[in-house]
Amino acid sequence: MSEATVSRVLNGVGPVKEETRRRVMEAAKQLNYVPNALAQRFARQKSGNLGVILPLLPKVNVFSTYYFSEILSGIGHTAKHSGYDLLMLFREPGEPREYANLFRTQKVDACIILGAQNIPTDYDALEELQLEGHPFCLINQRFDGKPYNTVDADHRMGSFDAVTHLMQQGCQRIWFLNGPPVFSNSLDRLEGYRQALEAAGMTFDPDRVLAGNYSRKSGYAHAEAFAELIRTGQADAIIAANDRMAIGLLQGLKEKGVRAGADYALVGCDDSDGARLTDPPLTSIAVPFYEVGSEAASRLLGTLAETEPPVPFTVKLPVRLVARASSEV
Amino acid sequence: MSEATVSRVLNGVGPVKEETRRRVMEAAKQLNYVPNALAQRFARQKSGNLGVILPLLPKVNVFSTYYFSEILSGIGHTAKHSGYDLLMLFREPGEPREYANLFRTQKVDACIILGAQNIPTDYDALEELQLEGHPFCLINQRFDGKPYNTVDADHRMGSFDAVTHLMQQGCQRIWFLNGPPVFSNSLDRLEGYRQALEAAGMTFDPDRVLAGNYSRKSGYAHAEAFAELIRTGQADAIIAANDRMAIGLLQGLKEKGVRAGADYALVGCDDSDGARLTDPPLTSIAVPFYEVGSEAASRLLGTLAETEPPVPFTVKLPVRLVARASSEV
DNA sequence: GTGAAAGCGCTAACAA
DNA sequence: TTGTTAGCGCTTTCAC
Repeated sequence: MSEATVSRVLNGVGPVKEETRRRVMEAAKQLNYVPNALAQRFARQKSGNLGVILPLLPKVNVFSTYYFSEILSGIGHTAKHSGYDLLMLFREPGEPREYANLFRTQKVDACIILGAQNIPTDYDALEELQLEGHPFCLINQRFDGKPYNTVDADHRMGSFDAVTHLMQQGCQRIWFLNGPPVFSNSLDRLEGYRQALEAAGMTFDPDRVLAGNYSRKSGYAHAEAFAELIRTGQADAIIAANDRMAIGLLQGLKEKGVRAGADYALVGCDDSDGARLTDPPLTSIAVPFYEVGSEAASRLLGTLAETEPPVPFTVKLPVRLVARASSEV
Repeated sequence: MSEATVSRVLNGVGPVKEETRRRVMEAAKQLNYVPNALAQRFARQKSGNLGVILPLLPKVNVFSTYYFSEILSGIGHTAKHSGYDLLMLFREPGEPREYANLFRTQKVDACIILGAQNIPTDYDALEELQLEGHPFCLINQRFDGKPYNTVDADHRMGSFDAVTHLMQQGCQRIWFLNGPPVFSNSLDRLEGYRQALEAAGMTFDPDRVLAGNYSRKSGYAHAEAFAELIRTGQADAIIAANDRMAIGLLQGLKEKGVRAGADYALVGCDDSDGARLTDPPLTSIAVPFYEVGSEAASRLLGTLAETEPPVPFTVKLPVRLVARASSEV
């Protein structure tokens, strides 16, 4: 029995007589044989790896652990059932982004990029990937006018719903605490806020937009000034672009005796674990992170299976407002 | 210039004339050449991968996201600086644990195992690895009498400190809410609790040990009964074997008007993000998860570099009590 | 339906 | 110090 036949049987390709097939399988079992993946991949010129590029989270920063593990689980589950292994590629702060090399060295067949920002370093690296025709997909970040594969949630709609919800609760002066504009999430969320106000016949006031950096601390830092705005009747509600800032703000205001769900209404974004832990519990926009991850993986790996040149995809998954006590009046 | 010389230069091995070296490097830069990692690894018969085996967390269960991402970051950072890539291997519930095949197929050179339990399926898989001499390391789980490489935190000491702290606060009737005994963490924490009581001349009462499963829900489920114990003076403090159970219990008791840090003292374990979010904030035992991960990776990869047969290691990192309002009386 | 043989791009032993 | 060459274990064309 030849090497080639064994290969055919084990890979289920080509014509094989049933009898032969049986004998090979039996022998394999007998000998406890498993094919050497390294050799296999080398011969096929396919790494069998899906790369996941993400910032190293030293003691948790911009990225919340919730966001991170949900997305990763979604990717992992899908990759596994598509026969791909997951290669984690941590990118550290000052480091050059040699994403294209991952493909040139054949470490990955495709990759998913988390935490990309709209800055030249990131943009250039993506542009290089695109030019060389490497399959990749962004999660939670889009680049205007660029046809990069992207899977995102509908953050614009999330903010829109948050404003609508607050107005239904009777709020009139709704503020917005945003994250940095290098993340398209921030822009989308702000846009939804603006649209909802205008749809309700109110005017969008840029002075009511505060700047944070998605950390709890940056939310906390706005507490003092915002307390004053509430006391003087200039604000009765605020939407924070993520839960961490919302929670920081909530805690800071509480220390000043200003209570969410009573003295003002508060809405966060992400519906992370933490939203259920605060007092009062935090109203938030639930984002299907697990699905974002699995959708990105399945779409991307899908393109690898096709023969025709793949068409770029842009997926936007729906979000959902989860009302809790922090947004009551 | 021959293939071999180029290989020598690029890998920095063997004698090479400086002039040659320079010319090769220059040409490589010129041609934008990067070595094919797949071929390299195949020729070397080394995958260059550190495997991380962990349970798939479908919507977050036993594993907290905090625990997960801290450990993973620690592993990732170290692996990266040792020149290894991280291969994530998600294990799904019913699935057979064919860990040894990862080595036979040469997908990994070594692996770190998270979330192992003291049950036959897990034990058998580890025993197989050990017999075949594959390098692996357990995180946060030990098997009595087995010389498996392990990196853990000193959970026994953590509970010991928690009890001591509560007694200093004047607590007399301290209960313990434990996790399942299939995790050595649970046993260690219970042991520390027992030892601290006895060291203080008090008797260990097994009836004061409640059973949970590390979920918030399981903490919440004990609230009703525990409220009664507090009211009747049978309990004035409780230690939960992780923060999630502590938080569930805290929330359940709060709904019944029984306040942590006032009506009873509460201590959790892990010092996760959530400990800072509850009201009152949760006193907890901080575990250096990031360091646990990086220590595991560096020890394990260290053994690969040695020539002599490696000596098994067992590392126990210190924990630290972080006092917050929940443990006041 | 099966076998023979070339080759995937490197490394490493050996020769020069 | 450098070149030659034989693999590494599989897949895949091409004969038969």
